Amino acid sequence: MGRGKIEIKRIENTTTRQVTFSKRRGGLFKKTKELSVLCDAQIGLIIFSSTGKLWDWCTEPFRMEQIIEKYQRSTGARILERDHHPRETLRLELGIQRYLGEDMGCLQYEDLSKLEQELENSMAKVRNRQNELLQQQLENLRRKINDQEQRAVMEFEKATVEGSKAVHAMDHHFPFFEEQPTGSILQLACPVLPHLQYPYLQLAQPNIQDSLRAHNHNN
Amino acid sequence: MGRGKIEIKRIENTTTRQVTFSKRRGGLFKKTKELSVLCDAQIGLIIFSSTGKLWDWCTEPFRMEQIIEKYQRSTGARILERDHHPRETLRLELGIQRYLGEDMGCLQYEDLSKLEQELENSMAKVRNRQNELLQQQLENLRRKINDQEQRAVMEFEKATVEGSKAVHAMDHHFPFFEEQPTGSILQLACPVLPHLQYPYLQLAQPNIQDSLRAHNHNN
DNA sequence: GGCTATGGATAACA
DNA sequence: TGTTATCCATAGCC
Repeated sequence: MGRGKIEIKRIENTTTRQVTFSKRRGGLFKKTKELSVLCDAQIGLIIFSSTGKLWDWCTEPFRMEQIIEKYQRSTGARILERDHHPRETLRLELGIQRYLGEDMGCLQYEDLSKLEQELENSMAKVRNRQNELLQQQLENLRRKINDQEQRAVMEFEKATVEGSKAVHAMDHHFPFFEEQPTGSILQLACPVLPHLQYPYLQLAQPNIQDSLRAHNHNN
Repeated sequence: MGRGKIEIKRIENTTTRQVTFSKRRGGLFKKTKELSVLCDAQIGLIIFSSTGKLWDWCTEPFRMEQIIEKYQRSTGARILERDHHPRETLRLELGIQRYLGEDMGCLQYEDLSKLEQELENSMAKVRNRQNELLQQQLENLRRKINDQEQRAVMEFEKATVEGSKAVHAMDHHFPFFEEQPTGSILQLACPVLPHLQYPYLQLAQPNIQDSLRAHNHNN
């Protein structure tokens, strides 16, 4: 190595140790990545310097957590959780609580605005998805009716002697979508959409709401 | 390297790959140990071969679990426990996902309606809470101004000989809330309320929306 | 961080 | 697994 071989023991000179750490760390990461790619291996490497600074790498597209979990499964090692189960569960449950509009006592006005925005985004997504589903059902039904019409026309033509005149009459038996485009679909599949049934925003104090609206318009 | 450099990409020939894995793994462990000793670093290395076999090493006298726990503390990484925990956590995380309007592909129309209703309820609660906060701030400010007025009156009475006449005049110096009841509060603490700035519900297909509204009114 | 001489890692072959 | 010709990581120095 370099200008002569060195003995493998702790380097006492701090500067030299830090330089060597920097260089060899780079080399080690390079070798690690090469091994991972060349041999299709899944690798996780964790390095704490003597000062406690962390350097880590793991095979993409995995995350270190996944490597560690796999390690646990392979060895049966038990990792102590940073916060143990109850707390973690609590955290997630509180997360849900947020979206249920519960336990808001500790939130500032800004937090509430952010939360409100999130709920609004979520609601928009949900409604878009509802719309997509409606569209699909509409399309399906339209195709179905079209097929039926086609079939009826064919049957009619087959059953009558004066074909051309009869078909003309049929045109007036299937104006279904032109007159009531969505009625039948709604009866098929759609519950009432609640957000169309009542005025959307009912703040508790209309006067405040009005003041705010006025304020916004003045801004 | 060896008899010529090689491109760093997966070695397709199985035998060659295994040989290379064996040799380079050894080399990597050696380098890892050297770095650990030379630079007094605490290192954990986990390698899964492409066949899933585990190879690991960590700085003595530590055990891998300790390195991993330290890693958790450093990064805040969340390692799932081997057994009961994962499912529970997943369930909760999915629960949150619902309220973020993500991953709705598997939901039926009825599910979406229910979710929408929940979001709507949550939003109402959030907005009520916002209002409560506004009310409180308003109340606080009102009290503050009132105190100031009281103090001013007292000072004024103290400073003048003809007390009664002066107090009467003061009445017209604090008509603050009667004229602009909320303006000052908004400047103090309130971001703009987004839901008052744009029409609330913007469905992607207005025509469908209209059909639905018509339908609801007919019901 | 860059340079350079040198020992070491290792790809190909056996 | 062992050997060997190459290429490279890197120690010491700037």
